[in-house]
Amino acid sequence: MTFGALSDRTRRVLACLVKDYIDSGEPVASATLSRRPGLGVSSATIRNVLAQLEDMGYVSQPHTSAGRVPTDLGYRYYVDMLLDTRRASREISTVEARMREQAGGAPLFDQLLSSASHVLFEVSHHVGFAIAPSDMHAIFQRIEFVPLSASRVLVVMVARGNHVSQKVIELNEEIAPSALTQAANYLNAEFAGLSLDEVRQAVLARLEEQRTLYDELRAVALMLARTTLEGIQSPTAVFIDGASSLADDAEDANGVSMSTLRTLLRMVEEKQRLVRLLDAYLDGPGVAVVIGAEHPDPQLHACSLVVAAYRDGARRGAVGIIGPTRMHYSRAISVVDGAAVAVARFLRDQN
Amino acid sequence: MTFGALSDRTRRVLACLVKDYIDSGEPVASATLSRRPGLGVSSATIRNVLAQLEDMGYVSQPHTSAGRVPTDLGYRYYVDMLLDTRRASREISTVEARMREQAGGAPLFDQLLSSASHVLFEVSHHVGFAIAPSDMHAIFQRIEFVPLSASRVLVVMVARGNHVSQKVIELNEEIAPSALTQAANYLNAEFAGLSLDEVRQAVLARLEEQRTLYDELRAVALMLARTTLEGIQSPTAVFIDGASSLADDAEDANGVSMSTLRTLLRMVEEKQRLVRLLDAYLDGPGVAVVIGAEHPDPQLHACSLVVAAYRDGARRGAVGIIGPTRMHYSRAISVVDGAAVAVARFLRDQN
DNA sequence: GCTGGCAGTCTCTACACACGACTGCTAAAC
DNA sequence: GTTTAGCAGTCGTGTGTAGAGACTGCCAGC
Repeated sequence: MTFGALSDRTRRVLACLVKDYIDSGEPVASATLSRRPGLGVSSATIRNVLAQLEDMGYVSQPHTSAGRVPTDLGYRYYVDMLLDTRRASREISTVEARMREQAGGAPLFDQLLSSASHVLFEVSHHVGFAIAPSDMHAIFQRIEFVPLSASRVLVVMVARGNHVSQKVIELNEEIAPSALTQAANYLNAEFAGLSLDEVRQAVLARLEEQRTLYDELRAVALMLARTTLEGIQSPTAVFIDGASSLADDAEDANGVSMSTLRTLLRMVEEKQRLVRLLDAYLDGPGVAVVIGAEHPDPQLHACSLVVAAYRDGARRGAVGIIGPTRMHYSRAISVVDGAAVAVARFLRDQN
Repeated sequence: MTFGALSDRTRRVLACLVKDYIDSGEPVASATLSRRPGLGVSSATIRNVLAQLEDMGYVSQPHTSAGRVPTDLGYRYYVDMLLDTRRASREISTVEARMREQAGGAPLFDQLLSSASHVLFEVSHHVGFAIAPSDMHAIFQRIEFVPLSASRVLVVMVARGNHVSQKVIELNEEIAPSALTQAANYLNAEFAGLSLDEVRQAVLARLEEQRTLYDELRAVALMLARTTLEGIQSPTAVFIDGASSLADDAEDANGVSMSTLRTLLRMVEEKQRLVRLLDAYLDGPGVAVVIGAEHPDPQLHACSLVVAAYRDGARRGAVGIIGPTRMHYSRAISVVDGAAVAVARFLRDQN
């Protein structure tokens, strides 16, 4: 853990080994490293360095007569080096251009995130994902009630950022279409610009008052609003693309076994698992990288996660990719960083 | 092929073999079959029968000293027998109950299909899917315009069956919010109950008239309607669930190789490929089964498809499952049949 | 402190062999 | 004519052995 203890040459050897291994997928031999320009020493010297690195836990040997492979700690060291030096180089332009191509100029919120996950997949060739911020902090813009039948109403709610959500609600009593329109007008006039959370609190407060003070129209409107807001926050919207890349990862058996593949495919299905997985990593600024055994879940010990939060006013969502621990971190980091910036820009431009 | 040529005993042997193989996954030996109750003959007799069946192409041997495995033709014979006899036994009740649990009593159209694909996955343990009918025949119910900015409008269109679709459109000229409301009122009053296709034709026709006859309000409304309907039919909505089951299929290597797995995962991503794949099979009534090499695409020769169309008025969509050729066809058929009926019922109840 | 060289270790492939699982065939029984 | 028992034949699987190849670790020398 004392990174500073490594000499300059040792660090260069490690970086070279990690790069080579990421490119080739084969254990890297001392002779291979000595042939590389940059560290002009013999293979015997490299062997001494590698033995040191192995003692410190940065590399390991699959078996006695094999080359070295980076451990998770080795990757960690390499990634931390990247995060220090590469801070400047973002791939915003590429990513943003591709997203614009995918989603058009004025995408719905869902389309925006969907295209972000798709572009992340396309450029990284790993599973890409994009997670929406919690709905409760979305800024209420407008609500519409569409009568479906005497006892059913379709609610369409629009929040800032072209964020549309729908819901069918069942009524206890019949409400005339004209009353629904009036209710919508009332709610739109009263609450536009507040966060959904604030709207809910305001609605509940007014319903309390309403008990004494009688006003048919407002009572109906507030009741409808309460029902609408009831289930709104529960599942966070998640967009994932590129599950097919997992087949590739499993094929060249990057340590990605069938059971890891299954775990990841399950996560693609039960998207809320991904949300829970990410909860811990969304606080910090910039890009976070979680490597192999750093995951709490043992099933993910063969995978790495590269994730960045994006901000939309007070709200935070995330974009990122998931792949085998042997991934092109430098590219992954700049791409994910770029995607986070691009998503934030899109949202700013919409508002 | 001349199915009738098979004697009664030969047919029973084939059916037994297919069932055994589906259950065990191992090539079935003549001795195993002779031990089974039902066909009380010795293994030598079975061997003669199997040799016949092999000549006719219904079964094959992985190698000389192995038992027999059904060929695609063997599965085909078995499935045709099932489709004849099992016509009555539907699993509507189970499937419908699970869907209700999943989707609630008044689901949005998307929720309905999503839960159908999910339930199909859960009960079959294979990839489940549900495909929406083409939007052009949906029955227009209501349209709303939500002003986002001076030059952008969010369109929310509701069709029968709780089918909501949204779109952001960019305007060339500014339109006042009150004009938008009036435009919506006009369109709702004028076109409710027509199919989207009919609405589009009517809109275009009126725009023609409009050139001579001047009416600001109607011109704006029709223009908005035209823009809204432009892109509406393009991608058919597709819901797929259970990709993780593919990992299981590939693991016990049911002939489902890594490359087949990749093909299927790609299809889960590019859902429109599934739509194209199904195009050919949606005409007939009841359940269609496509087995292994019957697929035009060689990549799917290790897979079977069980699919049933459902009707919603004049519209047709489909539900089904995809799995390895070695699947429990009898269960698959009744489940898919049940899901198709359940979806149709839901839609009928909504209208 | 670096390097060349050499012995040691481990994997991988090929090959041979024995075992086990079925079949196909034939001759006898029904 | 049909069914059956028995037996020879075939082929995949698992095990053991040998040799080649790939690296490393260590040591002696520069």
